[in-house]
Amino acid sequence: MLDLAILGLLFEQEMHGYEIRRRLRDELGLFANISFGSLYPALSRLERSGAVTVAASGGTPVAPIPSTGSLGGERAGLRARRAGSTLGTKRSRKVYRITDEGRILFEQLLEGDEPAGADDARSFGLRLAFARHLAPSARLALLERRRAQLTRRLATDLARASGERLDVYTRSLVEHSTEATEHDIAWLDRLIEAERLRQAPGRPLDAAATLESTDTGDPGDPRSGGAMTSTSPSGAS
Amino acid sequence: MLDLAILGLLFEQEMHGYEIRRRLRDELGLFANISFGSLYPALSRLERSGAVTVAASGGTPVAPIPSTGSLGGERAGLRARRAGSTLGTKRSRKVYRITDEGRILFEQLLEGDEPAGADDARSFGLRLAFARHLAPSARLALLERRRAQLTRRLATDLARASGERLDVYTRSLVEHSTEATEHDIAWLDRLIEAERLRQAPGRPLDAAATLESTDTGDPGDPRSGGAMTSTSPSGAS
DNA sequence: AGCCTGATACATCGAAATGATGTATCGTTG
DNA sequence: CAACGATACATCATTTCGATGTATCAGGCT
Repeated sequence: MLDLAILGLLFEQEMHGYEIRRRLRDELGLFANISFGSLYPALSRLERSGAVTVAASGGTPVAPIPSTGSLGGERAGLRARRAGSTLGTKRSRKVYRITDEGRILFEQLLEGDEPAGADDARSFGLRLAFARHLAPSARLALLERRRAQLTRRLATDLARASGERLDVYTRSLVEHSTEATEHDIAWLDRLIEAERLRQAPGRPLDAAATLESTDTGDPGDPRSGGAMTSTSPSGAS
Repeated sequence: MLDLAILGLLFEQEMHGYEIRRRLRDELGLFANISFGSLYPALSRLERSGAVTVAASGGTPVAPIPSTGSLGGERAGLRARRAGSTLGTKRSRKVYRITDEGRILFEQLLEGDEPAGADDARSFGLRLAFARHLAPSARLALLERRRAQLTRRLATDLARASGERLDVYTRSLVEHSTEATEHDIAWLDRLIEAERLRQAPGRPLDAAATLESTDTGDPGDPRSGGAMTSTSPSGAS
């Protein structure tokens, strides 16, 4: 999950860890303040697997002395500055760059299913934020998949809620969640519509012709009636 | 987080691990299918700390709970019936019961702040689901706290979004998130209003008199204008 | 009768994420 | 010029997750 986000940012341009964190917060909005304990291990993981490379900056072109205990890595920068030359000492920082292998991985992750596990909303939001890197058909598939997921949730939620006696607060929570899910589905419908138009331009009034333009291997379009009253995990804010 | 949910269920009646999981899924709606890898360690934790005790079953007359049809579980009854004689061997399952200490812990957790960490929505939803166990003033404080939190998010989100050039998809995501947050705030306002009325009954039209009835130590009522257009993590489904 | 599936029930594993804390450098401000 | 906050990397214990493993038993199918 995090890997996808990191690769997505590095896809555009190289940057160092701290800035990745900043962008995740300020730009994507997902991952409000990702922890360093998640970020750095993730970067190490990606480096080990060859998806990114470190082009460490700092005054000196790295080669950073692994020998010593080296708790605070990068004394190198300090040493270089102290050694005299005024060049851009900054503070040594590792600049990460995506590799070709990493680009392939990125597209795999972006297209991949990642079934509705724990926090599906974030996972979908992340993919949508990078949707511009997807092929039109894959983009449409992403939206449809999400829609089906929400519809499914609405259905199971409906199975509960109705019939169970809940106290006032839980009831309200459940109803609000349902509304939120319905709202989400409506939004998705608008996105899907816009996407269809974008992919079939020119003839906005020819209904029959649209059939061949969408080659997407999506299942039989689960667009059926959602219903009301149910519960759902997220969106319960 | 999970501890609170478990204690909340056990507060009502004792039950075994598997049923806790089932109720978390079917009743609360939060924690869609909590993992056993979370549940059992959490139960062990709570037992070690003395918040719950195990009244291990294994055929012995485990408090019947006859009322529920109880789809799952309760082979015990069947088994015992079949064996005619007592001590159904059943399949051993541990029945957890909350202790007095556990009840205190529950109320502490329920009232506690748990700052807007990773997934604030779930945390709030969980507390709301158990809001009936809270004192009226604490209940109101919970709602106000949540409202302030969402308002804050709306504000910081606004700082971005406007001014940044985002691609179509990210833009849409951001706008939808903002709408969702506004929707949530409106919902909270309704809840708060209802709560105020519930706590100050009798004189629904006397405006000046309501001041003294709410002793809540809440801060200066952060009810100010929210705004539009921003991004936020959750709700981006 | 025998077998297989699926639900119930508890347990443990490795991988991941989190929050906290630590170390270090730099720029700004009072 | 010293305190402070932002930048930057790193590691820690704890939690959670997903997967997998072990059992028991009911009910369906052949």
